[in-house]
Amino acid sequence: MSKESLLPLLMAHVMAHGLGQASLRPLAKAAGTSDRMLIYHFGSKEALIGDLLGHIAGVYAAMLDAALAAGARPATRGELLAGLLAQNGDPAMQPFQMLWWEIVGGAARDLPGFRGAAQGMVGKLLGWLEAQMPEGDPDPAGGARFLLTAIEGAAMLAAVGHGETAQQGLLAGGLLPS
Amino acid sequence: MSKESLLPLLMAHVMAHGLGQASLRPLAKAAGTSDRMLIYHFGSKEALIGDLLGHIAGVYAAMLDAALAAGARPATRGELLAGLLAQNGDPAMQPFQMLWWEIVGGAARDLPGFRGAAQGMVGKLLGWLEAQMPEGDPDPAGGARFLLTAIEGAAMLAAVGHGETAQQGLLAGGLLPS
DNA sequence: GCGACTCTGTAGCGAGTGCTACATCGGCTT
DNA sequence: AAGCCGATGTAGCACTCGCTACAGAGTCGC
Repeated sequence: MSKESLLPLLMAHVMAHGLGQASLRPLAKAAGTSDRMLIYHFGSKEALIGDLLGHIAGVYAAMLDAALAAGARPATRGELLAGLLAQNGDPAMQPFQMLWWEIVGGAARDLPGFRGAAQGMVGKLLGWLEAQMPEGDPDPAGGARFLLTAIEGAAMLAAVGHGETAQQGLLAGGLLPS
Repeated sequence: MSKESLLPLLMAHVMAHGLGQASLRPLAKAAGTSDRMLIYHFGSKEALIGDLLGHIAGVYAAMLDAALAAGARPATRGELLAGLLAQNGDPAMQPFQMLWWEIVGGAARDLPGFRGAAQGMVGKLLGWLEAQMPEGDPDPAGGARFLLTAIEGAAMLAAVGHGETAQQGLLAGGLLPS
């Protein structure tokens, strides 16, 4: 049982139960080890969380890479945005979303490791968005930043039960094809 | 020492130290009582957090009401958005922002009381935005929802250190006066 | 004065926290 | 075979957690 083989199991547990409530003994049980061994491998809980956040960011980056290699570029900004909203709303993404907001909270409070992980994930998403911008878009860099802001706003509103409000806003702003 | 007189002190402590880390004894010390008394007044920690979230939402609503009564309506959507971004970036607002992301995280995980509080606060902000929309705006309701989405997206990006990215996006989207 | 009631301080419970001391086991080199 | 070193189990430490039992203090109506 190496560090690397533990991280996916730890990530699964954290996705299901939350990052804030994660304590060593439940984490260890989920990974099939003991708290003793987690400390042995990672040195401290803080270091474990740091490594775990890095691992999560890596998984997220790999997911985006796979999506980029697989998907066809959408023809308009509206199509791109609609696709992203649909993916964010997918129930399968919900555990990831819950984890994401916890990471944002940690970043806002500048807990060690959180800001870096969050920044990396957003940066990766921004790069992916730039690559996905429609061919011939007049300002792919700015447009990607614009869409990123809109998507994250919509995701936050959806998280607090105002998903429809975001939908209406993006429609009214002309970002979504009606 | 009644429930109502305790809530502002509890809120201050939570703003400074976070909601997730709040435990009864430090909370009680901050409010000048004992954990014993907190349980006596609120019944349980869960109920305390619920009441506290309600109180926070109320304070937020009162802040918006005061701002609405005091301020002059901006002339354009861009001005309105710029003013909001400036206010969100104000260091004095940072404790509130940190608390907000924790509330969003709780709402995403559907912890008791969090979703309701978050929903109420966003609803209040939306109403305030509608009232603040420039006179003669062709679609105040839709425009307010659009601005709300943009603002929240920008706030999230700022929380993870991508504030400049959001700024560039809103500029590229034509939402901010250049 | 006296009982009833609300409020509050002290002490403590059982569970869980991160982490450590110590012993052990197995495979490695020499 | 001897010794060494990384990996792991057991037990436990000092502490915090939410919460409670009990006793007292103050105040009210009677």
